[in-house]
Amino acid sequence: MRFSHYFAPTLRETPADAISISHQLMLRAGLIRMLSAGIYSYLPLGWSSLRKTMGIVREEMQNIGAQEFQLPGLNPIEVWDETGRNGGFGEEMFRLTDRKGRLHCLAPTHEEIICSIARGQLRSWRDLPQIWYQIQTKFRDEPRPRGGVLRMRQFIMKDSYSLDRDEQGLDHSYELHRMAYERTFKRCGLDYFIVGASSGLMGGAQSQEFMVESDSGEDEVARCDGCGYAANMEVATSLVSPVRNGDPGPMTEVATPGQRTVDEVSTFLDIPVDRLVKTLVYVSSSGPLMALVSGEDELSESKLTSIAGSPVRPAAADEVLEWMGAGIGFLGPHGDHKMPIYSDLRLEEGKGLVSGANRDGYHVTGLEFGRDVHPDEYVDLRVVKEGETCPTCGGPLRIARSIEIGHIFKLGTRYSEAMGATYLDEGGVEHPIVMGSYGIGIERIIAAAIETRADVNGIRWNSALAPMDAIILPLNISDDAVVKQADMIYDELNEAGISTLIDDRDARPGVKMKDADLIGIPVQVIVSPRNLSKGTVEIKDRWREERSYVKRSNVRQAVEDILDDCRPEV
RNA sequence: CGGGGUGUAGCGCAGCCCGGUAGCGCACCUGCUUUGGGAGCAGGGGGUCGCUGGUUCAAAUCCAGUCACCCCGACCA
Repeated sequence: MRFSHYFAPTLRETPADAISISHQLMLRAGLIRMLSAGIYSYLPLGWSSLRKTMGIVREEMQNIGAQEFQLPGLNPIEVWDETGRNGGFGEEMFRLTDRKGRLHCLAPTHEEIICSIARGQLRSWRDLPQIWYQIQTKFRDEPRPRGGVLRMRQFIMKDSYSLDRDEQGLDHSYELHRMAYERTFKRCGLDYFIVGASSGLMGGAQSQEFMVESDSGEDEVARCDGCGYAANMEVATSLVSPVRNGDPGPMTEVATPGQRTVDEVSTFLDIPVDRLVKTLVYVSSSGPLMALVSGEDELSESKLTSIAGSPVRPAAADEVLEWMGAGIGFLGPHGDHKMPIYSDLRLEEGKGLVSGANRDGYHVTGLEFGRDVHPDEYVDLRVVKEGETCPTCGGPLRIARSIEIGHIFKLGTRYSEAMGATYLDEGGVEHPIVMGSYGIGIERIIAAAIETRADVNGIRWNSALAPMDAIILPLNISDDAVVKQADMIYDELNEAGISTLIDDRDARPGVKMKDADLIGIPVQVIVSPRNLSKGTVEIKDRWREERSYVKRSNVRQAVEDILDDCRPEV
């Protein structure tokens, strides 16, 4: 490609709205332009890298025997009513009405469509297993798109679905995907790690996320550098000691007028926060419940959600008053309550503790678990904190933000049962197909690669994801000898299968070098009067930020060497 | 959905308090010079000041409403 006719609109200044590194650089290097919040156009450079990414994903999916589909993005809503996800997705699903008044949606994912095909076509155990996948644009009306392509309302996803006859089959399909994802992300050059994730409310048995650590990421994970333990904060645990007990004694009511928060009560009574008990009332789909954590801990709503088995919300002030007889800030777990009580594990042997008295303006001291408080269950309910002890090796945990680039999920039979996707076994008995679903965010691979490898001058692509392999910089196009030599190298590289951009613009050297660094193509071939007079061609390795000078006859080899050097190994 | 912020030329911004001519840098067009890290000189084009309404002789500026975008949080198969 000749730069003078190539559409790569670079920006000298950083657009004010872009905060994350990948967003800034994708705009500046001319990879993307925003149409609306969370909706982006991919320009030639951006699309080129996305195509290379999809190519890698596609190869690795084919390697595990997956078959490529292209499913409709426009779905009649009735399919989604069958699994209850028309309501389940709620506001996040784009809905539209056709000319006959029939409701449709733009598919945010494709479990339903897969089932609708499977139930009509897969009848026998002999038809299984199957792995079906596609690379397609998904639509989700995200409440808050952010970070450029990190969270979009329209984005490209590789989604695949495994169809098996039983759990053993699912385990195998899941394992195949885990391996395929590992190879895919290695080939993309990403320093990824795998975390156990919350299976959420999708009825899944097991789920793992593939993450790349980055400050621009949206997920928080707890990581141990010692043993490699990593878990999403939604489910992360640590080895923490039980709460320190206070002096044992009878439960006594004390006046604490106006003292509602842990800090206020702690100061007022001169008792450390770790001897206080937070009593929190939540509402699940089956009614109110009580959650107890130490005063120094934070309740994990995601952990509470999995224990409750449905989404939870904090009870409103008037609900609390009605159920507990006291206002928020003066609640305690002792006494009779008509709701289940879940207590964090740290409180199990607690003695001499402080909580609200269930009477406005009063707290109790001397609270003792097992004597005054009788939780229905002791479970892990707290949010892990930085520096706490790793549950597997005892080292310190670190909390880091990460970009989720992939997610693998054992679904089970939830969708196949709802939609009647069944098969007959050898004995003629009907069973629901056992499913898994697996996703990769294509744009997030690009964003993560940029985030983790950029420098102050711009992007640094590895050769797997680079939009092009090499860029030639004839530094002065009014010099015929420079132009002639640059053109010869251009032809030679292209003939060797090296995709090459030549910056034939009538621009000053600084402009070309700045743009080349910004765009981040791994090899720059610099042809200038200065180099010509020395009989050399200059090669800049953008990947390693190194320069070398080679004889004209060695240019192709030098370019290939650099490309090999920055090609990620599997 | 809660909190915070911003909308003035393609990009980055000033002007707004204190109402009266829309301005700066970069980018863009023409010409000449220049050519190793975003050139210089000269000339030139480009703006419904997010939108609607109100106050006023007069609104980018004051008031009300509304929309869009960004950030934090909630949410996120």
